[in-house]
Amino acid sequence: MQHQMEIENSELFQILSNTNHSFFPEPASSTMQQSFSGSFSCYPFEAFDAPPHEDKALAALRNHKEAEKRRRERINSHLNKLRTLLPCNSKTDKASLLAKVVQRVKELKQQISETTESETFPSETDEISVLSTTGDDGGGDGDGRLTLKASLCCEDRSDLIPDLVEILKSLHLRTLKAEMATLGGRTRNVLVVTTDKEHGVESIKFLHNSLKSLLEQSNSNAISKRRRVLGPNSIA
Amino acid sequence: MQHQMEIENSELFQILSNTNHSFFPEPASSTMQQSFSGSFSCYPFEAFDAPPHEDKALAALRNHKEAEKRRRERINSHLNKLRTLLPCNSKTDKASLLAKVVQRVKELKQQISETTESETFPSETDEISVLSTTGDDGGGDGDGRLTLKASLCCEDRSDLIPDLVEILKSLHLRTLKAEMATLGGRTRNVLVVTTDKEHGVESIKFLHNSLKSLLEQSNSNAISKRRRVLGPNSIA
DNA sequence: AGGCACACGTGAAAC
DNA sequence: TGTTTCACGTGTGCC
Repeated sequence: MQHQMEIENSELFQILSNTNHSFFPEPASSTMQQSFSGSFSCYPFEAFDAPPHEDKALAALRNHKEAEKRRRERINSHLNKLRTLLPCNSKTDKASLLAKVVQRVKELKQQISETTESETFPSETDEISVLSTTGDDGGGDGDGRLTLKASLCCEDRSDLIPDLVEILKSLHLRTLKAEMATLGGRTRNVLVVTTDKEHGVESIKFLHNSLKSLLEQSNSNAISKRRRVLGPNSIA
Repeated sequence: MQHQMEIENSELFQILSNTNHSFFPEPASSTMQQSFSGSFSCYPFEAFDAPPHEDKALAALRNHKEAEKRRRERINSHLNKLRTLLPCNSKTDKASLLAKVVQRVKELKQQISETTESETFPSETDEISVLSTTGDDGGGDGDGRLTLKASLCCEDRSDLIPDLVEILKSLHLRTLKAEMATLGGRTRNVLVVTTDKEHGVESIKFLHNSLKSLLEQSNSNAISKRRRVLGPNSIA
């Protein structure tokens, strides 16, 4: 703690020299919140010998002050840009804003991965799966909605697609992604959907049942009725 | 500016009272960067009458100091959380970090909308379109890759899908989304793909030509050869 | 009053 | 070397 005397001298020096007023012609209308305007005629150190290159030190201090102001403005401008990108007004706290940003980035990344990382290979067996891909690690935001990934693998019967669309519409499911691949006469459809605000969990069972009956209808009409096996991913 | 005298008095008061050292038993090893430890025996105002409830004011000051520290820690913790969510190490600047966050949020939102907001209605005419959906307004990040939205509308011939997949694979295009809808015996496929790091712009033409030959092959084999019109969106 | 949030200027450390 | 970034304590305005 040998530098405390330096600090003390520096602060006292600024008080004595009345920096902003006497030396630097800064705009007088600026927000000078911490400047001094009173006179110090009673101060005992009024006339003191000028240290060598004290103006250098003052200039450096002024540069430092302005650079710091620029840095603050840069950070705040980015913060304001973030305010426009998020559902939030301009009066939200800096900390709350950053919390919202963290949550939003997590949500977006999860949604991207849900709509992207589905590898679709039609298998030899008929399969239905409805998986709830809940973000389990960090967020726990839980705004009522749920993201489901439904997979349907069966004979290549493209006329089933309209029925599938009807199912989604009747369950009020919004389709984030619909992927379809055919291989050797078989097809796999992967649907990534978000549920309604309220009926999140029930949608899983309903969707699964609807897909099941769709698959049965498909097989009853299909030309080849060889394979009719439910895969291991299916939910009872 | 009638409050400047108050500020001056306040600061002088702290200098005189030597706050952190005399009154508050804070841990001596803490980072007391702006405290004073020198003696002020030469100061003319050494003995002054104690203001009423000055300890209250000092306690308030201490509360203020600690609250501000808590606020800083809250903000910095969110900032560090963001550091883990982005491709950046822990030594990136606060401002640069926020700039990256802004850019990333924009990218993610754009990617989401690209893979989501495609409305797929099969039309009566055969159509090919390959559109480059470049984020034109703010970012200009341009890391070489390009996001294309390819649309193919033709007779419902689901056996064309494998050829389509082959085309994408040969052009090194990564599929972000593949959407397919059928209506009245016709189908429309919308593919959202990202190009390779290098061959971004050429992929547009190549993809368009490949889809064109695919469509011609489809029509030459199709049962009904009624419609064979290229839509207005087609390139070259 | 009193808590909360912000901007400011400044010392210190890194490069 | 000076430039840049950070944490800190503080003044001030707004509930």
